[in-house]
Amino acid sequence: MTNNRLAEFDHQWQTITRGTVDVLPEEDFQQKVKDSLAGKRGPLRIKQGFDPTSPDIHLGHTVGIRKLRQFQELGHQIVLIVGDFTSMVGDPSGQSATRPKLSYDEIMKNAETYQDQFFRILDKSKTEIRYNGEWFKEMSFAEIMELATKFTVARILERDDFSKRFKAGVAISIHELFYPLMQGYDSVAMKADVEIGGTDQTFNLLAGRTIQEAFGVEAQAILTMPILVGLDGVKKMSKSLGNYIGIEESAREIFGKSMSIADDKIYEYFELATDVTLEKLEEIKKSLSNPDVNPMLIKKELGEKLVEMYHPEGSGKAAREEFERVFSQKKLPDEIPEMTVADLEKIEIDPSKIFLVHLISKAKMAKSGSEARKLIKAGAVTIDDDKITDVDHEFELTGEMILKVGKRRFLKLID
RNA sequence: GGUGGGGUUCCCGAGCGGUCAAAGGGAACAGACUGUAAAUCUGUCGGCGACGCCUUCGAAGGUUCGAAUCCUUCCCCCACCA
Repeated sequence: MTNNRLAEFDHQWQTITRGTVDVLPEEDFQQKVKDSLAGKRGPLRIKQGFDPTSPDIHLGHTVGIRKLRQFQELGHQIVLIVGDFTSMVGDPSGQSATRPKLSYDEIMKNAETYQDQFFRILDKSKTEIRYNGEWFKEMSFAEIMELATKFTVARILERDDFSKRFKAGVAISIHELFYPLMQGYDSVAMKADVEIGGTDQTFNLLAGRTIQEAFGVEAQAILTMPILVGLDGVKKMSKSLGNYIGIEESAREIFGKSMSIADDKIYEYFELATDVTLEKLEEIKKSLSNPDVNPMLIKKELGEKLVEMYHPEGSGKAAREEFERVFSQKKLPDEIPEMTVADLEKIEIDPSKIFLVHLISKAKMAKSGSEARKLIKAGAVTIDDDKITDVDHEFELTGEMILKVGKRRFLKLID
């Protein structure tokens, strides 16, 4: 190897391994990179699969996607597998129970929104997207059985979540056991050189190696990324737990949600969800351990960074100012949803005699009338800064009125 | 296939003929305090223009003045046996 190429290898390897948990098997992986650099093989095919079980990509997903982006910048080929077929199985990873199955239509709808969101981070022209239904739909039963011979029950039961469920006597359906096999087969079909995933995917990724070898394909190297904890600071970030920040969310939402991150998770978010430099990370670590620095300030910085990753430059600062105005100074936000007399009539509310409970529920500021009543009783509702606690409250719309429900739901009524 | 246990509101889990919209905990949501952090305290936690009414306790029937609670059938889960 020439010095030049050696330097290039070091650079690549450093980039590849930054922020990862496991890189396995390391020597194999390094060899692949070296061979690729030496022109003995093409760019590496880096695979990651996504099951479109919800329409939004959140920061948890971006940990892997941003790693893919780095590979892309190093000149490698990204292969995204949209698990239209595997979604129907539902990966039981980390789940204590069988997942509910989604309909094919729902999955395909989600898959579409996924694509757009991927390309907010990845370079579209250098990305191959494949749906795994492409090969699974065509499989005969004989082929499925053939696939099933490549793995044993004992090995499947090594997987932590399966063995726990098994011991605890929680149902495991046969089809769930197939999930690792299917994911592995994706790697066969795609001839993946590397597959990346969260640490909860380690088993599946390794299974991929076994399956590939069984089908006479070179085994992939695997690379795992840390799991980003959700806003609750405890569980994995996920849509179904509602503890996520979606990348399509408004600047205001992203900033606001960032502010609710637990203090001891601030560093983690900087490390896993932003692109700040290593030096900056060190600085943050120091500030966080300095008792004289209010962690809130660092969190605000995090919020700005996160907003700017998915919104135009300057929007982070704007979101911060807006936040400070609304929550610290309790002033009104910049933009408040508005309703005119015509809008009110549309939702069957008479502007001359507005029944507050109906307004709140019909304007979707609460799930139901009962919910609206509860909020009123709890003292969460104000009209023009006057707290209303009478559940029978009625009023007439005159001029402009500001209705506030809880801390963050505002509505401007216009006569 | 047999025997026994079980399926309760978002989750866990009590209830085992009326006082049950269903104990307790968790989650969540609001209020106070704050930094939309944590901790703490308080309240709410099926729906309805509501001191009443309607719909819920795996599903469908039945017994009863009255059922989450009893009976029948069915579906599902678990344990042991085969």
